[in-house]
Amino acid sequence: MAHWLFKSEPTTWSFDQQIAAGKKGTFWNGVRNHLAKKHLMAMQVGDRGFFYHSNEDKAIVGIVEVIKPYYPDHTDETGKFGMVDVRAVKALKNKVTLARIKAEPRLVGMTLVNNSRLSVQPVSDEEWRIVLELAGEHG
DNA sequence: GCCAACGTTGGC
DNA sequence: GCCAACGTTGGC
Repeated sequence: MAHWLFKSEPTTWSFDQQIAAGKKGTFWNGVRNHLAKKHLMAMQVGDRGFFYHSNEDKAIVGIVEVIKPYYPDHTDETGKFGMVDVRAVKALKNKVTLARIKAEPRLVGMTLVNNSRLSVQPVSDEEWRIVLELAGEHG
């Protein structure tokens, strides 16, 4: 099963709002980047991803699960981009800040560190495990 | 608020 | 098809 990282500005869409959306989840729209689109298209129902707050928080705060695979984004007039549906799984015990990730030698290869502007990123199994460990989770 | 990184656009 | 100009994102 693949792992991902979803980036959101908490002022636009926060993990608290994601939790409030409940088990039904919500669509993850607004992606207008071809590489991010490629990642969205590769997602399968059941895949899990980190929920990252950019700008204000700069930290991974929770885990979400893909509950509906790629379908067209009705808010995109060009018709080129799509989205998936995700639901909140849980908040991390301890959020993992960007500073902490950058300070972790085993995570220097993370896309978050190297291409912070990409809004949907793949996360390797090892990176997933290490971040969970930093979050005080058992995985 | 600044600026680097990146993607997109448009003139040639 | 190249590349300069511009807009956006996001860390600092």
